[in-house]
Amino acid sequence: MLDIQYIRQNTQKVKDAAKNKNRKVDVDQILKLDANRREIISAVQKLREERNVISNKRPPCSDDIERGKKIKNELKTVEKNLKEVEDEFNKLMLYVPNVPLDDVPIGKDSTSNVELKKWGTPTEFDFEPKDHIELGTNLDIFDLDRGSKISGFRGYFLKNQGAILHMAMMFYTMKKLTEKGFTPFIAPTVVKTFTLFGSGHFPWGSEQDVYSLNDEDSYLAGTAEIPVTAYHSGETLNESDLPKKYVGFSPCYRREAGAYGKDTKGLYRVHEFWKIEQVVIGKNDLDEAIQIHEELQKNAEEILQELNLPYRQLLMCTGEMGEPQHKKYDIETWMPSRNAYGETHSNSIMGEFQARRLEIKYKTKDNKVNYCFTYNNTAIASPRILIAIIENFQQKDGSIKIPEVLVPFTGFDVIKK
RNA sequence: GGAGGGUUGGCAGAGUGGUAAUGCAGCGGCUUGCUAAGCCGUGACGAUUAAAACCGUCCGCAGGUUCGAAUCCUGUACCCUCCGCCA
Repeated sequence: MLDIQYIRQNTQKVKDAAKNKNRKVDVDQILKLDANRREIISAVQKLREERNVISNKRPPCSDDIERGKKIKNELKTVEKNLKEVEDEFNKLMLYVPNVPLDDVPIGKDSTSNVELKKWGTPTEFDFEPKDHIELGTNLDIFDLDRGSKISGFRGYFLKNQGAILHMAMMFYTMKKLTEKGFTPFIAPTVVKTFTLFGSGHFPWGSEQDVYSLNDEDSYLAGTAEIPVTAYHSGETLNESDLPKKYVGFSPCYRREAGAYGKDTKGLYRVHEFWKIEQVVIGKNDLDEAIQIHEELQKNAEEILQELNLPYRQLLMCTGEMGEPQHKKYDIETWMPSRNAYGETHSNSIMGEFQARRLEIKYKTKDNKVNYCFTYNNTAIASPRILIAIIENFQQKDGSIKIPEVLVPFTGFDVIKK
């Protein structure tokens, strides 16, 4: 959510932001409703003031009671009118996307993303490499056929050392970030609707991507960003306690409704996976925002470097950004079977966009109240990251070498038949 | 699943139809020659504004009754206690 005052003062910027993010927003209509809304508010306030004056005279005389009855009726009409205008206004406000920072490249699609960095080099093999499906199936570390038999399209079982490797990844990552001062969370994934509006996943027509439970107000979260960011919703924090650095583990559920026919094979795009997410709640400060964003980036890269996986860092263009984001980096990790880098991490500055929707505020040192900034970045998401591990570390004999840092957690250093 | 109790500012806690007590904490100021204390001020949001004051709203949330609602009525969310079931 943007500040209506900001929209009034930076109308063109907001219009450009929507256009560059490929969104249609009628900003002029919002401003019209806003003017209308404020006019009605004044009228309502005047009537209420008069009512208060009368009702504070005690006991009321019969003239007062008559006038009171009239005010009551007038208020009923005007307040109804106000509610209609405000409902419409609030609805439109939910569709205004956040404004990209100045260094974000403008562009419609992935061709406008900027590659900022490459680490490592794409793995070269002196034999014909296999894809993770063949490798994993041969080693019996996951089972896709029975996965879809039981769970449906995109279903899978992780099995044997595959299951252990997955858990090892998770625990290694959780431990690493906790040692960096992040507070570890295991977050709920059954969440109320307000959290999805709060994080900015709703509206925009994205409701179809989220699993809805029969219970009307419950959804399955697609990322721990949703519950963990909402953790402090409705609260006023102290500046001295900021930034709050959280690392949340959770299962993630995604309908992938818009992705039929895309990445249909293997473990790349699945309905149900596990992710460890870095979430930071900081103060309202753009300089600090850049610094925290880079820090979250460094944490993710460190993990990939310790796993020895080749990756690249992208600065995402406006058209590839989500609505709530000021600025976004993606990390793509080398996946030999795709002969390309595949997205494994996503790192965003949300500014006060989510905090406004979730009412996360803080008291500054001079006792003023301000909205927080929020951030999130993947730490690790599995099983997608397993594709990179399995394919990059495959050996000629079809076995898979386990990255050294994971061995203390797996208890084995190679997966073979 | 059933029964009962509760939700008031950062925290504690009064208030059963007529302007929401009080205490503690935090912040700001004043005062004082004795381990420190005392005194004064200070809620959030909105509208207006150059900024403010005045004003309006806020007693979990949403409606309703009333000239007037924290208080009465209806619905609903969450918390607590007990019973039942249960990994």
